[in-house]
Amino acid sequence: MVLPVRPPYDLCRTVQCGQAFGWRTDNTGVTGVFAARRVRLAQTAGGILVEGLSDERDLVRLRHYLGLDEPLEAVESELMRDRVLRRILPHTSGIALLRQNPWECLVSFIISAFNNIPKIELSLDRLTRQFGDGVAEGVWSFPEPARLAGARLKELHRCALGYRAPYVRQVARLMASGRVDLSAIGQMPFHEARHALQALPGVGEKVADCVLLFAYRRGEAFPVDVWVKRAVERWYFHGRRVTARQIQEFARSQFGPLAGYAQQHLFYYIRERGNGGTRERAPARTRARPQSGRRLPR
DNA sequence: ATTCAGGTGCGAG
DNA sequence: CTCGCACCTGAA
Repeated sequence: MVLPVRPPYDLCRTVQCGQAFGWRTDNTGVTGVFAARRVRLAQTAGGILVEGLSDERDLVRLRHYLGLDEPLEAVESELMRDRVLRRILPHTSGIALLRQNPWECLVSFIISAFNNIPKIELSLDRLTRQFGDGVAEGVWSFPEPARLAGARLKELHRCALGYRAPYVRQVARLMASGRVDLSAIGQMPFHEARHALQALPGVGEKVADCVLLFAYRRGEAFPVDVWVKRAVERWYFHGRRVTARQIQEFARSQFGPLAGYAQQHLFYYIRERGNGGTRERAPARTRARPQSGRRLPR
């Protein structure tokens, strides 16, 4: 089965740019679990080749999840008006925003706090095997809130969650008891939803923004992690240290509803380049100035 | 052995 | 309200 795509959509970049932890890539494509199936995806000239999914409804869901209908060309042409992104985009073009399951996304990013990517993947994998339902040979669904709510802390610690274990269980209990409703949060206005998410244990500004962006697809969200902070300081603030608050304000005024896309390109680029931690210059040879770039329209 | 990693919750000024 | 600090734990 093939799902049609329009350029500049890039499957590998989309699933590798850090918004989801469940996909594994190799030479031939990406594999992961979707709709309780082990699926394999590969991007070809004709579109996204899908193996492992037969139900038409699941294919529609996959299409939706992958963001295949986004007007990426228009988005990127807007982003090209920014002096920094104009240099970066040739290396990052095609990143789409996924529409992940909010619960899985929330747990994933609670676990991501002060952690590293291999261990985040390890924890999520163990969590899924320990508490998810075996839906096929070697395939587990992501555990439901009720399942994690009833877990022993000791069991959770076996997933190498460390000090995040109680956060995960507390959040699971809030969901399982109905005290918090993620779909209701998804209906709220941006700042209200953000506030509701931040009220959860283990969820601060950054994790809340990740859920808003990667699950609810709120384009205004601009998650500021250490990498994005570094990128923005280096390329938009002449290398000066600024607070996360200042970065948020900058992103909102500079990118408006496309802030989330901008974040993805900055994040992907500074990490892809490797040693983003050192004093490497701006992409290519121009140095961006905060005031000189034209603002993107709201 | 020591260090580092996609933040958050706390207490103190 | 801003600022500094501790923090589970696997991997290099």
